[in-house]
Amino acid sequence: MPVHNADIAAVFEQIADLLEISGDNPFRIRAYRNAARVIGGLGLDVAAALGGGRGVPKLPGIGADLAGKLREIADTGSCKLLGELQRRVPAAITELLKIPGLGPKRVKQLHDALDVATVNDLRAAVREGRVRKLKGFGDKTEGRIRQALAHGGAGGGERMPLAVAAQYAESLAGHLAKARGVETVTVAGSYRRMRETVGDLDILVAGRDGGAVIERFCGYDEVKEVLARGNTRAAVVLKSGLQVDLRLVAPDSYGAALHYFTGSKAHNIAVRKLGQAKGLKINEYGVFRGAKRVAGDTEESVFAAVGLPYIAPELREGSGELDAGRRGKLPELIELADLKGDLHAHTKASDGHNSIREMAEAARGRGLAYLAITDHSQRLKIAHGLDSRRLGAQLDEIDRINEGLKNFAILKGAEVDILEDGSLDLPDAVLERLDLVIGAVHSAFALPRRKQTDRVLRAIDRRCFTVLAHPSARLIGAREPIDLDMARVIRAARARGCFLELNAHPERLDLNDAHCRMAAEEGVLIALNSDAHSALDFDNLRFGIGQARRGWLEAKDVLNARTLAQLKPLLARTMGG
DNA sequence: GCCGTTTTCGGCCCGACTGTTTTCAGTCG
Repeated sequence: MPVHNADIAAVFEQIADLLEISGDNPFRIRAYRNAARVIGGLGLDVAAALGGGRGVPKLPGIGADLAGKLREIADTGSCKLLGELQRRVPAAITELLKIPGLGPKRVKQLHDALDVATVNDLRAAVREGRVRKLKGFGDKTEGRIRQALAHGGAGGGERMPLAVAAQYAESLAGHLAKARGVETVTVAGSYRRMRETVGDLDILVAGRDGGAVIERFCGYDEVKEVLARGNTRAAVVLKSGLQVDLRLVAPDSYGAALHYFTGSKAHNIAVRKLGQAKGLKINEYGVFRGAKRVAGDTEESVFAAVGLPYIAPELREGSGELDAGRRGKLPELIELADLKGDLHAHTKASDGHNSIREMAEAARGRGLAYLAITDHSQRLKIAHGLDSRRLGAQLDEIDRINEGLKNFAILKGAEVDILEDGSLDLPDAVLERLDLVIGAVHSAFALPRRKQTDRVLRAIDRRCFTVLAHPSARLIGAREPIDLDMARVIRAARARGCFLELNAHPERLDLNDAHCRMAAEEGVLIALNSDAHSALDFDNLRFGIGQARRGWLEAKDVLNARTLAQLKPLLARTMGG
């Protein structure tokens, strides 16, 4: 069984949980959690990188000891420390940490005093009224646990796709903006960092009448339950199940608060450490030297206080952005307005909802100058995929429509299935008539790594191949990514002069951020495409831009940030057979 | 367990809210 970054991260997380319940040194626990985050967010496949007997690459927060454990997990899939901890503490007990209100101390107490080791044990203890008798527990705490258990065991914890959360966030922010004394409302947190999913919403309000804002927040129509309610903070659960935290600050603390609540945790800790080294204390109210407030009106002032330029929210993950900032090496991130065209869209010929002309006009309405029509190929029966004859007819139609278009070009393409053996789902004769061939995996998702990678590489090898669409084939929250050696795919793409897609559909956002960064570092251009199935879907490009920025992409890294004139020679290498 | 433009040892981010407390621990973000 190959060991991937996610497996290694899971072992480190498990160790951290068990150490925490054992009451171990909190900083040691933090080191394991930090390592899990670093490994989990890494583009490079660690186990594969160690394969050739090479040393563990130097990673932030991973010293000699953790590097040793990294190698051990890569080799064996687990590590001795985890085994020892599991003999001391029942492994299932970490499930209890997911219950809101239960942390390591209380879980340990439940275990030591009541012999509770599983969610079912806890259920029984609650039913028999034993929990409320424990020191430090009470009727309310037991009631909260009972309620959490009734709501389907451990924690709600499901993350929501960014695009879904955006609908709740934008209407709630609009609602709050109407409260008395409000100056600014910003949705901060992972939402502002444009993470592909969010666990909750953090809304920051700058204003002068806290009571009115908290009142309006807790009284919002969509609120199902108020979890906490103070003078400067409140938390609710919406009917959709989404948790929303509200924070209130005075307008002159707005910059410091916005920085603080945008996070991530790792980024904040790193910034505060920098501040500490300069004798500064940084919190959500400002930057302080002793009792004197020296910055905090704006985010820029907070960064400046610790000697950094402004760092865009999408970069604030504690993955090298502080270092890059200090050295003046921050990327000039791509923006929506940089896109000149879109290279992946469907029409009602396959599974889209609009005609070629309607799609082109919608794209032009967004300020784009070109659009590739890329309907599905014949194998995808469910999507009414096109065979050679139907595709040929579509190409003739595109020629006719193009003749009547001013300042806009429709490119001829197809989203061709990469079959299980790596061959393409349409014959060369018709593919050679296209401006670009987008290849995609839509079947045999479960192939083992070697076979899956060879399959994709074989497709990329074809001269006519242009763009690898949604390379991991994942659907966020619904389908795991295929097991692909992305480093090999990226190297092959570079060698063949073809491109990888960042599919902007909110369920895909594929490539992910780490792989975008990896591709750009290797010099492989990214095609940032909507995969629009209707004229409305071009709206999704903004989520793709968010992901691209998280992947440190600049306009120069993106294929369709080029004008049509610049694009054509890049496609020509693969065009026309 | 990590790390070093004060440090190879002694630090390690900071504050709000809740519940069970007579002054604070635990949890959360």
